[in-house]
Amino acid sequence: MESKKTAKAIVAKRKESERRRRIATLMQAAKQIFIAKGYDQASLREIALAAGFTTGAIYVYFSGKAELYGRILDQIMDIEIAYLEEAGAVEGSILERLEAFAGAHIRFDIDFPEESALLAKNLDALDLPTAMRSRLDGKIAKSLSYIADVIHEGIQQGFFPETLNKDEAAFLLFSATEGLSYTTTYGYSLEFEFDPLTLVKKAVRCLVSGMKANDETINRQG
Amino acid sequence: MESKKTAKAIVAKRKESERRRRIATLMQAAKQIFIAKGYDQASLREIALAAGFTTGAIYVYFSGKAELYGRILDQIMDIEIAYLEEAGAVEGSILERLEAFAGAHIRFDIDFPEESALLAKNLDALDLPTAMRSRLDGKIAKSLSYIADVIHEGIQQGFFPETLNKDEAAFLLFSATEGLSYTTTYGYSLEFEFDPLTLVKKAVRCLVSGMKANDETINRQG
Amino acid sequence: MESKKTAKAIVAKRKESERRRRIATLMQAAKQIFIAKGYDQASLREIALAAGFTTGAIYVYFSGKAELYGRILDQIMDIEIAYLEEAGAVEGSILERLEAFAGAHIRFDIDFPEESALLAKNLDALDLPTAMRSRLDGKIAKSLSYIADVIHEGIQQGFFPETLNKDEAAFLLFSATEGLSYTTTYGYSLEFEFDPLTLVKKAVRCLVSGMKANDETINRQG
Amino acid sequence: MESKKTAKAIVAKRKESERRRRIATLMQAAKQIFIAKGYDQASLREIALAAGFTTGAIYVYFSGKAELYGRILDQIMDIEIAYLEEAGAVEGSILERLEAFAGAHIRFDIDFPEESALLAKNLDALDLPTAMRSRLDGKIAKSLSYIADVIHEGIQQGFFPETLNKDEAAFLLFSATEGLSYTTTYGYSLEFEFDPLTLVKKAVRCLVSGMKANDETINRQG
DNA sequence: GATGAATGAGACTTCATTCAT
DNA sequence: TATGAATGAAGTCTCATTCAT
Repeated sequence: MESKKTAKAIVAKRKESERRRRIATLMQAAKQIFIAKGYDQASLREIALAAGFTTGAIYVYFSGKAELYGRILDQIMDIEIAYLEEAGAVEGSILERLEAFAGAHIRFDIDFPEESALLAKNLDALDLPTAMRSRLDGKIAKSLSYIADVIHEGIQQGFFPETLNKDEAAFLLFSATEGLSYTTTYGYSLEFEFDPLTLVKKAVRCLVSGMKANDETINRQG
Repeated sequence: MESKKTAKAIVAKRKESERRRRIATLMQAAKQIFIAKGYDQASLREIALAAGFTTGAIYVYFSGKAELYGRILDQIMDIEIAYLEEAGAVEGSILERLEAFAGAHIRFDIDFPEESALLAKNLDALDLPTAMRSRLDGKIAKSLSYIADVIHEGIQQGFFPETLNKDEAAFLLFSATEGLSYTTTYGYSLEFEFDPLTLVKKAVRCLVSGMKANDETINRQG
Repeated sequence: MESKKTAKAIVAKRKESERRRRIATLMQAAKQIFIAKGYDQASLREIALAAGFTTGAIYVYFSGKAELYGRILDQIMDIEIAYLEEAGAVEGSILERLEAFAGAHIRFDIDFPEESALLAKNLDALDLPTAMRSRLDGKIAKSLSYIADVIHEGIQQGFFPETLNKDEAAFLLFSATEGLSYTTTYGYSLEFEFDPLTLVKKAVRCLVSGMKANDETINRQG
Repeated sequence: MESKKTAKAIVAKRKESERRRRIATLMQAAKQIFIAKGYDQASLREIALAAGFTTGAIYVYFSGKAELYGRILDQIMDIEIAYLEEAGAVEGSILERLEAFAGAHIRFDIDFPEESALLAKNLDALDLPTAMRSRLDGKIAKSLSYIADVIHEGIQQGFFPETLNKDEAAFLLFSATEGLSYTTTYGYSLEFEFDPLTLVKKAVRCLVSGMKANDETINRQG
């Protein structure tokens, strides 16, 4: 009796692992094609063929085109979060730690430019299954929180003035980084060819320098 | 004899003005639908119907979907440029003038959030008529140049150190503004509800403060 | 009173001559485009523009696309008939006169290859106004009759045996000529580059030689 | 174990045969409609409906309208070639064998008048997939070669004078046949109702008689 | 589980023709 | 007479999705 159970379990396991491999294959192919053509212009048939399947097979593993895209985004966000968490492990001054986050943010965009572009897709247009949607929303929120935490610590340590609004400061740093990533990626800097990694550190230093200064600089009215 | 000529001219004028009105109607309707559904998901049929025409009528005024979108972008960029030029007329210190540009940039995004979103579309995917494409490219380049000019002046006046790289500094300011615009628009700040206008001025002040500082802050290696 | 009538008549005449000029312009442009793209692929807008008119103007002079095409065919057939009539004026032996017709037929195809191609269009698919259709049918019939008349004369003169079926013989000669025209035009002879004019004379001589022979050759059963 | 493999093979075979049947159905319907309306006027929707499919289904089996038409032409040419090859198997005198080819050519046009008309479509306007195009071109070339081969043999056997240009003679025979086919099909003979089969044999006999004669008839200058 | 044929809807685009001006 | 805007129908083609096998 038991041996039967075990045999069944082994078969189930193998099946499960094959399933995972096929999902991975499909997502891999889909990512390439979404990158090349965008969500709307990519066709499931093309994706299936590129993965060595037929169209129908996609529906065995995904509820449709939208979920397939969502799963890919999910995967990409995990990569980005990994970069941020690595940066979170850096020890050093508050400035250095902030630089680390901004650097990680940018490095992700440099290392995975195409994946990064995929993230720009407006999720609202996708009408994803609710579970998937909130899952993604959660991961987006997470990215922002890393920086806020360090600034909070900076205030407690006296590195930043107590008058500094922690969330606002985090948002500022995050936005500047995001902006550099965007302008760099979309070719605004083509004629100058700035190094985004250097640039973002300068931005952080400038911003932090301003934040450390007295109210005159950052907290006076409007 | 003369009355005939005049009559003809009047008719021609009326025709031309009606033509312009129809183009405006069509573009207005198209903008709404492009905003609501994005370029790919918007259909010309839907646009035409919304404007009170049939599909074919669109082709009387536009060469196709891409050109229609391009003309809308062109229009939107003109609005943005108007904001920037208004900011360019501001008199005051270098800092105030830079704040003015960043503020104008953000205000445009606040005043025209949907139009602003339309601008994010990657032009490469549009395969626009060449003339239209370069027209748009030119307007994009223009936006960046405003800030660079002021920084250049700032260096000449001694407001900024001579070691400051004018283009890099402009790029930094522009990017931070762009980033704030992006994060604000895409709801990253929903839970905090920052005022983007206040925020961008702080960002400019912080950055400028850093830029004015000595090499230690902005120009040391790496 | 009379001078008024005269003035009116002069104006009418000028109007009529302008009308004719415009029709000619339109037909000229239409012919070029029909030649270049074929009946179905040619668009009236294109034709009108090429002629310096707008689409609507075509309907002032023609009942529609089909009639426009028909009028062009009519014109072309007149050219072909002129060639045949010139050949009909040739004096000489029966053989020489038959050669003249076949030669004229071929020369028309050589001199007006594109017009000749236009004639190949199946009239049934055009659903022309009835009057126009029978007008064209009449001209087609006329072409065939020239040859038959000469053969008839040949029989009366004793050049051909009395047993020769005049219509059949004419049909044979006409068909062979038509066939040479077709194969020559459509590139079957590309690798050989025969001269169609020489060839058609040989064909006529061969056929006539056979027709002159006794019943064994041409009139035995089946 | 083996039964499984066999079952799979059987299923595959059935699928393949059904696929072929569906292609045949589609081509059959398409042929009818192309015959009735011509290439341009025939619509894929109409074809699909006539075959009991929806428009999209056509694209499962054909790359588009042009390829569908090309496949039909290919099929038709095979029929014509079969007729010619049957004629090629005839034993008898050179004259009889030439008569056989001409007869086969004409019989094909009589037996398949509509298919024959389809062949008249200018391939250049079709912009076919290259492979398909050269496939068709090859089959066209083949038709002409049959006759040339027999004439060549006739010269070697002394049936024709050595001064006879084999290619020219073949071209003449082929063209005359083609011409008869054309004039017969297009109703030039309506008022006489000649039997094309009888007629073409007469044409061949006449031409051959001329070709066998001395230079005076066929080979003198101009 | 996987296939792949088929659907049905809808996409963009073109056009002959009409008609108010 | 001539314009040119507009229609309405149609055309080819694509695609996400379903479903019998």
